[in-house]
Amino acid sequence: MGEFSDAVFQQVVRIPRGKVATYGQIARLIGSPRSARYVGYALRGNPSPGMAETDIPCHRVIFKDGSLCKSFAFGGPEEQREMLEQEGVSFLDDGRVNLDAHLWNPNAGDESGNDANGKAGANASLPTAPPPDFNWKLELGE
DNA sequence: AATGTGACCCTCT
DNA sequence: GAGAGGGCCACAT
Repeated sequence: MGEFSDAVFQQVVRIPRGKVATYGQIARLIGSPRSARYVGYALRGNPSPGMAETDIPCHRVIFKDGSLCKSFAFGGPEEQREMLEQEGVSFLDDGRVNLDAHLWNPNAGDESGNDANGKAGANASLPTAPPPDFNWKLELGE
């Protein structure tokens, strides 16, 4: 595996249980905002897919819209949906993931909790609905 | 070695 | 607001 794929796995494993991340998020985290497409390609060859902490929870990686990828390796989007529901991820009537409630915020160590109140002043508070757009862009300085 | 393709996202018409 | 196109990295042929 190349460094790219390795970096992808490094970030994907950090996604806490009950949270989901988008391909774009992972792409930004590894320093290639425009290579979201290849994040999926890297996950395609994931060594240990599964829900365990030691495994790579690629089922937690979804589209920016909240929909699931059509070509999921486990057995289709249905299986992926089952796994996410088991982790407590809620779905909308559209069949899409409720990103407002379960989107992972990599900047705020969610491992301790999903408060994400570490951010001062900004649009941090997410009692029920975090901002649709994150400020990671600003950090990248694009 | 070059070319094509793939679990996507952003920007410009 | 919607459609088209480019971009990016790794791997197989």
